[in-house]
Amino acid sequence: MTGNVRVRFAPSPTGPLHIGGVRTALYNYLFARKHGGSLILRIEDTDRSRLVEGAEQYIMEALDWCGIIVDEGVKQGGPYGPYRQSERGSIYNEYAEKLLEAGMAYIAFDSPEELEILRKSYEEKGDNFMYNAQTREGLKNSLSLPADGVDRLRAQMVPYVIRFKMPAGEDIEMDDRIRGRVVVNSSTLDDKILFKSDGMPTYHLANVVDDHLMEITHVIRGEEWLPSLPLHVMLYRAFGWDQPSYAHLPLLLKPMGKGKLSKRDGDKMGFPVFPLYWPHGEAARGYREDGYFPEAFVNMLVLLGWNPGTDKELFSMDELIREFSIERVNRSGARFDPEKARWFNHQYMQIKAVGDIADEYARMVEEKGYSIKPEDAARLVEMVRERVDFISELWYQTDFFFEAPSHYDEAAVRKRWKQDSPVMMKEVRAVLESISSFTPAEIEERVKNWIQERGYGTGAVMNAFRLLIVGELRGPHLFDIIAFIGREETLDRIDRGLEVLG
RNA sequence: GCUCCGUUCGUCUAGUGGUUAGGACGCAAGGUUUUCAUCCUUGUAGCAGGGGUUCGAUUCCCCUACGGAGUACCA
Repeated sequence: MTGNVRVRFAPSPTGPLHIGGVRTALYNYLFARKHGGSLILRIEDTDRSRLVEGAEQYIMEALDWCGIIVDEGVKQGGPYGPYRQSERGSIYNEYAEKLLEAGMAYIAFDSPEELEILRKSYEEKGDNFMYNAQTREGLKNSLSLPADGVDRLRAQMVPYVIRFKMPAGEDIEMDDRIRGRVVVNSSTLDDKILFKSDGMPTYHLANVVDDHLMEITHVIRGEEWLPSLPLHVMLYRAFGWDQPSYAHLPLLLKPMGKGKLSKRDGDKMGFPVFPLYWPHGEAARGYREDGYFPEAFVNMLVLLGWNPGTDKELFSMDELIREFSIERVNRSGARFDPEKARWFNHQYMQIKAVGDIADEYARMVEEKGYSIKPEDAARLVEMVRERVDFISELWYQTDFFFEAPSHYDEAAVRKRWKQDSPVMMKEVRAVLESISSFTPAEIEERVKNWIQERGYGTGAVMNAFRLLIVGELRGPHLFDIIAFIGREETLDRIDRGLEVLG
């Protein structure tokens, strides 16, 4: 890569950022870092009617949570600001004017209602209405109207838009880093609106102007933009600018059925489609609040549409930066698989530093009304982390360390509490009392020796014993449990169990 | 409808003009284990269809089917 790589993530603050958007941001970030370039966050808020309170903040917080570092943007500033399109109004005006002067754009007075009627009538004929070289002469615009007519309408403050004058019959050739060469004939395109009657530019104009002004070298965006790439290429040509390199990413599809991933799928199948919880309006759950580690979330996401060509599946952000390449991004859409997302979290549950998990675990324990020392929290986490996918599941794996059984699982009692169990438990109690050093290894040795001496079945002893300590047949190694809760508590639980179960 | 993009196990994917088409998730069966999990082993299942090109196509080309996106004074 030569020159200074500059990429941008340009979301519209119309709601919470979808995980597809997060992936786009991630690929941009990885590409920028890989090539020593910069990531710019530009807020595309030219549609004032769709603005949603809190969305911009959400976007920044989500990127932050994922570990995607923005170099220039609303929050961090930079030499190419402002980074909010709503604050760049005069800039777009100037460039629209240039196009007008050069005769590459024109003014159109047709109202949305008039166009709607036109579309309907075409549709009835089984046709498709397009505002283009074929139809523009018969419509209300500065190309068809006499000059004084245009001036009069403007003087009367009749609302108007500025449209791009798309030439006809021209093959537009484009290069995409992922899809290769794409050719589209300009006759299939229409005269897109560049400037709306409310004085705001549309995406197309603002996007091209900003990418140029901000010296964006690579545009990495979703596939939904591929159909408008010809327009953007034509705009660059109209302005006489060099165009950036383009890469259109495949879409994220729903786990089952047709279509792209939507919030509904998540609600229906019980998984989030957003990185963070969204509290406004119709609330939506998020990966962060659902207990996913950001590392796992990012790891899961990056592999939806990209892979390094090896069997390696677990990557730190640094490794991703090193190994990422836009050329290895797939061309086809990827179905999102919530099961695999869980699996990734399980993997990170095993490889993360104990301390990181223990801190959160300790908070959870305290919320349950118990106090725990940091080293004990770490000890318990080590003991049971392999059994869970999420930190939130840790409590169910350790509750019996804090609470003696309040009842004994019926099925387990039926299965494991036999005629001879009381005798065995009284004997094991005595063995425990005689142990000088109450450590897991010491307890295990003494108990197992005793089992052997008496010729008991290991299963018969251990399951009955577990029943008295845990109340159910679950949990990590029993000797680890009783060593942790201590001799006194262990003997108490045995006594209580014997009392209840007889 | 029209334009564009795409199509390897159920899912994410690797891969090559000649391979036993590889891995992961899931699922299944064994094994380890004092329970439940974890873990380990094995298994399961795929080149959308039809034409070409070729000595030979999953791989290259065309067509069809299917999927996706776009077709707004939304981005």
